[in-house]
Amino acid sequence: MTVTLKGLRAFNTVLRYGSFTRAAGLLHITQPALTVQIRQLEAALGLRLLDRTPQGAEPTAAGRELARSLEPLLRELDHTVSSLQDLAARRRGAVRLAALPSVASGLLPGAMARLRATHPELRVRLHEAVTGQIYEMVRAEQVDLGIATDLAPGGELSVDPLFRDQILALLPPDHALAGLAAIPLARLAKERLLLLEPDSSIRRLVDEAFARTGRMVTPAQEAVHTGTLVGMARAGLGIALVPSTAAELRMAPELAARPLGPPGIRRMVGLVRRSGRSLPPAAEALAEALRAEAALLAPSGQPSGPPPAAPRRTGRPRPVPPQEG
Amino acid sequence: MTVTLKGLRAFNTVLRYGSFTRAAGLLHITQPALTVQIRQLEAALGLRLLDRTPQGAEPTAAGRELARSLEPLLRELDHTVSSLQDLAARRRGAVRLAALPSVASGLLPGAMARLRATHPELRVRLHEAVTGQIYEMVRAEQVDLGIATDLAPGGELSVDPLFRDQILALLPPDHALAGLAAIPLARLAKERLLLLEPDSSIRRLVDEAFARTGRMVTPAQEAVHTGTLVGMARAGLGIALVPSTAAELRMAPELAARPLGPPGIRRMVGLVRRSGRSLPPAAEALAEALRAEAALLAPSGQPSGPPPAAPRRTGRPRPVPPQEG
DNA sequence: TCCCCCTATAGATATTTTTTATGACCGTTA
DNA sequence: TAACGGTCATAAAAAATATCTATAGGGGGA
Repeated sequence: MTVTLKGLRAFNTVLRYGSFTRAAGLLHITQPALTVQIRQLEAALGLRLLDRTPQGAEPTAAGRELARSLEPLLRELDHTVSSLQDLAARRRGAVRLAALPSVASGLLPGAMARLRATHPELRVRLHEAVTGQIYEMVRAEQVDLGIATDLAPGGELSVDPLFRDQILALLPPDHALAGLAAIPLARLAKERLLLLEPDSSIRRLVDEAFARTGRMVTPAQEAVHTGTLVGMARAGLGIALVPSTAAELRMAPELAARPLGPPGIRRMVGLVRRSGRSLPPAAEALAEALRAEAALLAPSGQPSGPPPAAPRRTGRPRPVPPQEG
Repeated sequence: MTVTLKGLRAFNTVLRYGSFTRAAGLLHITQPALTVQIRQLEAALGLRLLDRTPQGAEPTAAGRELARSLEPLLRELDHTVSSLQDLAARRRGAVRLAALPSVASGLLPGAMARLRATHPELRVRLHEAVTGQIYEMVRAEQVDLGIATDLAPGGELSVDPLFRDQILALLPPDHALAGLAAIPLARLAKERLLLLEPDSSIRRLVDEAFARTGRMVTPAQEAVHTGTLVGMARAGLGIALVPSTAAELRMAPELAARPLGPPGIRRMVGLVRRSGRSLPPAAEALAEALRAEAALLAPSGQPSGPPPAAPRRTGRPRPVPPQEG
């Protein structure tokens, strides 16, 4: 004989309604079943909790004592349960997210709008960082989820692909290279280059690509933020190499954006998570929103899209070229 | 799918030991049974609580949140249960008792000694009162148990017989009536009588007995306490009529104690309780002790004992005569 | 590669719970 | 006073549930 939650709830109900029969109705069981449950609870405690009378049931002193402790206990348990169910239903919760700056400005806002539409109560706590830091934050459980370049970290981490990104060169429309649909690395090497700092994964990809052509890169200028590079490019300080999904590209509609290569410089951006660990429901919801948003960018899987439109010598706004060339 | 105490305890155990297998051992079930229980709890909440790894199990964020609320809840529930079990085992509890003064001085002390021997933690809160008040206190639940004359109150109250009592006349050994083994009421009517106040059930019995012989009683003196009557009798103020079980009789070993009648004046003293209601365990224990003590007074049921020993004209202490003549 | 540690699954078996049907008791009403 | 409508208790059958045994599958360390 052991104390069960069902038994305690049954007792509480009988106590409140003063009758086995009525309580049984409310509990959606028959009166004999309830009688048995109460008997088992009494046996477990070794005490008579209710005195049965022809008019119903009323608590003994022990029953009243139990009820006094029990009611707050049940209330608190129910609160705990429903609070967890809120978590499960995404009515509550915060996602701790670490994301690349390019994603934070590009893909993320749309995903967050999507998330707000479906789960208005969820909050996102965003940390902008570079890929290595993102990996580390996910590993250390400082965040629930990361969005970073897929470097196949293995071990504790796994990366689910989200979208492909390519590096674009941002240059004045009247620049000699702007006439090309894609700019070979060899031609770029002689130009004044505006690059991100060496700890970003974009910069690493650029360095590696140049290394493969046997060249060292010596940037004319480095910056931490893509926006800074774009601003410098607009000021005519050189050619900026920036990820195609960065929203900062829209800051410079008057500049020409050209893919590199062939071969181009591409990377896979994905969701970084602890492998074998489940995501909190809120993080799961954000991940879904991110995947949905990413699907809009590259609707048909991993397409080999067309090269950018030929540059027109106008200052009119131009759509950002598709991400996948 | 519903949240059960078993499931919550299972979860708590897995969390503490970080392994389904080890937790299952501690819970005395097999690992598959535990797996099923945890799965059901997770289904009830709609949440994954534990991430299963090849090294064991560790909590998700939701699991940690549950554990935080759960542990104090389980602790408090266990405390409540064991506290009630203490009550059941008579390791805790107080009896609220209302008793006649004659019982309080006569039968009760022995019963309380008995109670202390078997259940040293129990306390008795004693209220001395006359029968009518005792009935009223039991009815109003001011006390758990009463000891009073059985007047067959019916209704909400029931009286379990405890012992039979008779009225004794207490008189100087050299008094003319002391030579009789039993004193007829008719002879008493001419004496100076020392009686309890009219609200006592003893007095009522005496009045009724005299009424049946066609006489009115006019006491020489009335008192609230038996001890007072005994003192007056010792001082030669008259003949005291007192219940045979009152310990105050021992105050006057030099006086002769004689039954009345025939017919004698008898009453049944019993345990008064609310009918159909169970006694608290502590009260049950006291009731047992009282019954055991009463059995000592009248070992063989309701015997018709011998008349009191013929009075001897000495001042030596004499045992109180048996209650049932 | 093997072995040992994890957990999950499936089917058979126990166990427990619930229902149905009935009885006994009390107070009220006709 | 007999019948009725309410109470809870009981017992046997049926249903639901929990548990065990046996086995599978995965990962880490020797």
